[in-house]
Amino acid sequence: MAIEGQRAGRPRDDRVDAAIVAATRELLAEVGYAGLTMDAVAARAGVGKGAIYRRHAAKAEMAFAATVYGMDPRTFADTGSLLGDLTALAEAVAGDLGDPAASRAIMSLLGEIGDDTASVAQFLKACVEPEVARHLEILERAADRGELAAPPDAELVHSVVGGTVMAWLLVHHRAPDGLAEKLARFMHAALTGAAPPRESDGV
Amino acid sequence: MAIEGQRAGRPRDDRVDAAIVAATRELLAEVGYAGLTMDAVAARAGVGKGAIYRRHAAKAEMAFAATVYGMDPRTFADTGSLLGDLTALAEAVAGDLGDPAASRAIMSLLGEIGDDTASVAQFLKACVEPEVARHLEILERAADRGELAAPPDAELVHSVVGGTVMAWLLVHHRAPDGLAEKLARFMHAALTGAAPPRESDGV
DNA sequence: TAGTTCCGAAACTAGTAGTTCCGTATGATG
DNA sequence: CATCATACGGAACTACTAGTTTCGGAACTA
Repeated sequence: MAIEGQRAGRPRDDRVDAAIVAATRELLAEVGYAGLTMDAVAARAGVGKGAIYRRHAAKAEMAFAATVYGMDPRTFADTGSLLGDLTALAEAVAGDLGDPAASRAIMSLLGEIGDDTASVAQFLKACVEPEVARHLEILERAADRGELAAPPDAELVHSVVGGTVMAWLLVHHRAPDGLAEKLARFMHAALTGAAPPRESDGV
Repeated sequence: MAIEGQRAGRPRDDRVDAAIVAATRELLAEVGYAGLTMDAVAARAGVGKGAIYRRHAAKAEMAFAATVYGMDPRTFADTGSLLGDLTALAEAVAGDLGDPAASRAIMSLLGEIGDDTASVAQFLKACVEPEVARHLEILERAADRGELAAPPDAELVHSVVGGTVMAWLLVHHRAPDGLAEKLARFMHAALTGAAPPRESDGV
């Protein structure tokens, strides 16, 4: 058995992993999820299909992994104000989802993963939980500052931020420019019950 | 050519349209979009595949049409307050999307329709525009009452409501119960810059 | 050296979207 | 009534794709 995590035989080539992820991302951007084929990914990556299926059980999981890959759970610097933190958060989310290919892939996957418990659990663990934790940090910082009366439901806040960005981009097909600030001001008003400073006009 | 809209030859049977829609909805609920097959729809509906393709150019369009079918643009009674109107609105949206099959189908379709201009235009015209109009009515009523200072961006409000419900159900897999009230109170605070009446705790 | 796992490549299976044709049914037109 | 155009269910058919298996060979461990 050798050392933990070190199996006998030839070890996997990290470059193969990277090539698969890169090819999947490129093709998702070019042809979308429905147009994505395993043969095309293998050809673009210069690997055999066996190498792909050794790593990913199915097309959806591969696309999911390629999309999620590298979405590291950044921590946000304390900007000193709730509005500043919210703006940074909204900009990060809009940046992640601003690429139409990424948001389209996530939509397709959310629709198709369905009740497959393993995938859902993986998705929640890998993506959602760290994000909610980030939201919670920001909210708790604001509560410590006295900007918030009571700690709100972090999952609701997360749903509002992510869902709004998704709908803005994919339902209304509006440009992401300016969305982060609008959304941050909206969130700030909702959370503090007070209009944010600067700009007297509406949302 | 005869009368406008009336072609020569045997006219289409409305019952076939209805059977296709019904079969598609049932199967979407049972097996999801990815598991949906044209042969199964044809068999369940008791029609030939030709009859389906005479009406719908592709599987995605068929599923889309079946999902959207019958989503009439209700008008909401004036409850007398912004919070009441928002609650009614959120309950309606949560009700529409509360069926996991419906929301999953919409997610898949949004992901796959992509840049197909015809489908996007149809979707915007049939679903999104009437909904945004409803939102605008509610917001204008509130402005007339003096509850709102300036009319906010109706498309942003629409994105927040629909996107939040979607994320709540499909990302977090939380039950729709209680979501409408939470969301309405959140929206109310964001729009008016004041905490809604009743219940002193946070969002 | 022996055993295990990896690699690219190719052949293969199984299943689905979408098309085409058949014989028949149905309604409009003359 | 006769004709024409289209719709109908059904079945056969094409083209394509997900996923599996197999191959000779390479890389690593023990």
